[in-house]
Amino acid sequence: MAAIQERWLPVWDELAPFRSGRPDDDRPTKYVLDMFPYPSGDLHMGHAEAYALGDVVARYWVQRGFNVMHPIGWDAFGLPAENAAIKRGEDPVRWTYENIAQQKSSMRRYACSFDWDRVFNTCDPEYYRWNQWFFLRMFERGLAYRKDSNVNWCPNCQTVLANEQVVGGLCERCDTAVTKKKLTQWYLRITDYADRLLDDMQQLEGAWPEKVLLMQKNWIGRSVGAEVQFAIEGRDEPVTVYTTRPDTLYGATFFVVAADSDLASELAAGTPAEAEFTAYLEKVKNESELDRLDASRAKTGVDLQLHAINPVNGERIPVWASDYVLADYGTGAIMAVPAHDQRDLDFALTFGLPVRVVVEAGEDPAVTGVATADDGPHVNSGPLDGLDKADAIDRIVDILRERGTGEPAVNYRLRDWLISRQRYWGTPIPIVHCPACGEVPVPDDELPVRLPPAEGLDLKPKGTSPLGGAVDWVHTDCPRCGGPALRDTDTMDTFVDSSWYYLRYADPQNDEEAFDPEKVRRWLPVDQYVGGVTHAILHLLYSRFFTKVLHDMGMLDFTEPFTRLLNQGMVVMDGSAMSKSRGNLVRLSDELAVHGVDAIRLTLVFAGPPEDDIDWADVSPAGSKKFLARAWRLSGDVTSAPGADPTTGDVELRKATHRAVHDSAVAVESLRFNVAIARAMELVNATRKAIDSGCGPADPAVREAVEAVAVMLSVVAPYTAEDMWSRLGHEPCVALAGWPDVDPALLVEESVICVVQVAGKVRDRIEVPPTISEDELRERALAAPGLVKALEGRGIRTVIVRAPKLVNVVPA
RNA sequence: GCCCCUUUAGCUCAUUGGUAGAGCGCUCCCUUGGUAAGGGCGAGGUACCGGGUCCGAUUCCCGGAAGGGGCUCCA
Repeated sequence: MAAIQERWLPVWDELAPFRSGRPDDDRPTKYVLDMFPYPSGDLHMGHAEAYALGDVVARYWVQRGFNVMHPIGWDAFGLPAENAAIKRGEDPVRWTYENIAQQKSSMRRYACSFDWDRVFNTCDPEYYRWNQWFFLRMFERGLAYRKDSNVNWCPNCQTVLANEQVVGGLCERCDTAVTKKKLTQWYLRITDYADRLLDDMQQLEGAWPEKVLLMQKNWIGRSVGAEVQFAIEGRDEPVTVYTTRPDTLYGATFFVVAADSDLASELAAGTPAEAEFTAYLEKVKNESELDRLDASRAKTGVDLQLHAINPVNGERIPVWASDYVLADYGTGAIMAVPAHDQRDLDFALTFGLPVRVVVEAGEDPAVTGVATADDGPHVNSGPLDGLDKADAIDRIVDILRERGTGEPAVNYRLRDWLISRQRYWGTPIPIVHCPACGEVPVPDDELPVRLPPAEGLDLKPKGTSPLGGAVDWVHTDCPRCGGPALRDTDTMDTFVDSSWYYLRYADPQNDEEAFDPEKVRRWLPVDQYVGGVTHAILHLLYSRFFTKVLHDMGMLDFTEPFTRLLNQGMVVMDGSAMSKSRGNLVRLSDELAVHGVDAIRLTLVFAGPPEDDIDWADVSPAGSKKFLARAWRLSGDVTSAPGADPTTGDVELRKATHRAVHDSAVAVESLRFNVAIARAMELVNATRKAIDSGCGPADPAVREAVEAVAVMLSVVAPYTAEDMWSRLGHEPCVALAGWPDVDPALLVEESVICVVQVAGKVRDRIEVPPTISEDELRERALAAPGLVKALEGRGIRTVIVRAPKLVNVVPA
C-alpha cells in the first residue's frame, strides 16, 4: 500500500488534475468547499472525515466533467498560537506557519483534491488587509461602531466575547464562567440584517440541515409585540416598555426596570430607596452569567418607591428594579403582568404584589402559582372585555396609537456582533484615536495596518490589549489633522476572518481589491459546503451577514453564500468524544500507517450517513482494506485489451455494471456516500463471480465492469483506483477518466417476479414481463398453482392488481 | 419545561404502501504454488410497543417507550 502511495504522489504533483484556474478551461464550474482548518498541530480524525467527504463530492463532479474549485487555506489567527507563545516562548508567526506546513504535507499524502494554487492564510497581511478594508466600509456605513456596554468577559482568556461565544454561561473556548464588564467596544450591526437573515432562510430550505436553520431561527429570535409608554411620577420623560402581550395591559400590576440599566440608576437617584438599590446593583454586577441563567433561583429586587402610570386606565403601579429583566433586550424595562407571565408571577408572589387575571384561561394563577399564557376571553380590561387574544391585541394597539402612547414593535434576541478582542494574534482594528478628531479611519492606501512583531511584547492575558505595549506602533499621527494620536489596540474576532474567506478563493492573489467581482460571479455561491455542526450559528450566521452587506455594497450579486450545506458528524471512540485526557484518542497518523490512506478514507465514508457520528470502535478499517484489495485484484484479472467493445459482452454483468454506476451517482448526488460504496461493493462481487464462474476474464463486459469500479472508487480511494487504472492499461489520471455513461436500456429488467397473494399473504410467485397489462397479469395470477391451492375452492371477492409486481386476491 | 430527530440482522446502515437487503462480524466447506491471504456455502429479522386508515403497514396517521440533539429569565 505504501508503495502504491509513493508511486502516484509525484505523478499527481506533476499532472495537478485538480487545478481549477486554467485560462482555457471551458468546463462548467462547481465550487466545493471544506471549512478551512485551524492550524493547531497535525490533522486528526475529524479532519480526515471532513476532507474525505468533501473529496467525494469534488472528485465526483470532476468525473462528471465539471471544472471544480475545491480550495483550501488556513484559519490562522487565534488563541492557540498566542498560548504557545506564552507557554513555550514560541513566536506566533513561526508556530503558525510551521503547523500549516505540517498540515499541508499531511493533506497531500491524504490525497485531498485541493487546488493548491489558491491557498492563503488569514494571518497573511495580504489577507487581513481586506478585513480592515471591509471594516472601514462598514464604519462608513454606520455598520461598525463603538459603544459602551456591559459585555461578556472571560476571566480566563482575559478578553471579551461575542454573545455567540457564550455557551450556557460558559466561555465557548475554555468553559470558564463568563462575567459582565462595562467596556467600550467595537460592534458590527448584524441586528440591522436580522429580518433578512431570517427571511432568506427560505432559499436554504431543503439544502441546509433542518437543524441548523432551526438553530439560527431560534438564535435570531424575532418577536412581534408593541412598545407602550408609561409615565413615571416625578419624571418628565415617560419610560417605554416592550411587550409581546399588549392585550394584557390591564393586568399590569407593577413595573420592573433592569437593575443594571442606566435607567435604573437614574430612577433610583434621589429616592429613599437609593442606598438599598446601590447595594443591590453591586450584588447583581458580581453575578456570573451562569447564575443568571438559572431560571429556578429565587427572584430578587428593590422597590424604587416610585410609581408608573398605566396609559390605558391611569392606574398607579409600583416601580421595581430587578435582575430578571435584561438591560439589553427591548427597552430594559417591562410592565409586569403576573397572571399571564410566569416570571412576573414568581416575582409577585415573592414580594406580595397583586395578581389580576385579564384573560380567562383556567385556574387562578395567584392560587396555583402557574401563570396562564393561553388564549381566552379578556376580562377586567375595559374595551377589551370579551375579545380573544388576537382581536384584543389589534384593539389595544389601535387605542395606544390613537393616544400616542404606544405602537407595534419587533424585537430580536440577536445582539450586535462584538468584534474587539484584547488579544495579540488577530487583525488590528484600523482606527486611530485622535484627541482632536476622535475615531479616525486609517486611509485605504495605508492598509494593511500590520501587526507589530510579538517579540518584546507581553502577550499574557491581562485584560488590556498586548498591542498597547508596542509603544512605537501605538503612537502615530492622526490621518486627519496630523497631530499626535494613538492606534486602536484591539484586534478583531477571528470570526471576521472566516466571514468572507470563501470569496477570496475565487481571486486569492489580488492585491488591488479583496476580490474581482467578475471572478466571484463565475464561481460563487458555493455549491456544496462541508463542515462541522459546531459552526451552526457562529461562522455560518456571520458569513451570511457579510454576504448581505457586500451584496448591498454592490460587490456581490447573490445574498446567500452557501447553496448546500453538509454537516458531517464527529468521529468518536467507544461512544464518547476522543481526547487525550479520556485516554481514548485514536491517532490519525497511526491508523494511516497501519491501514493506508485509502482504507481510512473508505472506512470514514462508508461508516454511515455522513451527518451521523462514527464510533471508531464499531468500524473496520481492516475490512475496508480487504475490500480494496479484492477490487484491486480484479484489475489484474482482465485479459481483454483497453478499448474492447463492451456491447458484445455478457449482458447480465453489463446490467449489474450500469445499475451500479447509475445508483451510486444518484447516491453521491444526494450525499448518501455510504450507499454509493455499497453499490460499488456489489459490483465488485458480481464481477468476481463473472470472472471465476461466469463469462470469464476475457469477456469485454468484465473490462467494462472493472473500469467502472476504478472510476467509482476514484472518488474515495484514489490510490487504489489509480493503480487499477494503470493495470488496466491506461495512462493517469483516473480522476479525469470521466464517469461512465449509463445505457438506460440496460437498466430495464426483462422480467420481474410478481407476488401472488391471498388476503395479503404471499401464496405464489410468477415471472412476468415488466410491461405486462393488468388483465393479462390477473389471468396468469389466477392460474398460479399456489393461489389455486390457497383458495381451496373459495369464491373471490376482489382482485387487486398492481402490475407488474403484485396481485392480491381477496376471498369471499 | 418546550421543540426537533432517531428506533430494520450481533454491529454500522440501505430499502419499500405490496418478496426486507448490503458491508463488517459469525458458522461451515474448499484452497495451502495469490497464503500474516484467497474462493465459496450458510445461519441470523414480531422492522421499539400499542392502536387507526387500507385488500395489504416495516413504510402513512395517532398514542406510548427508549436513545440523541437544540432552546430555556429575551417580556
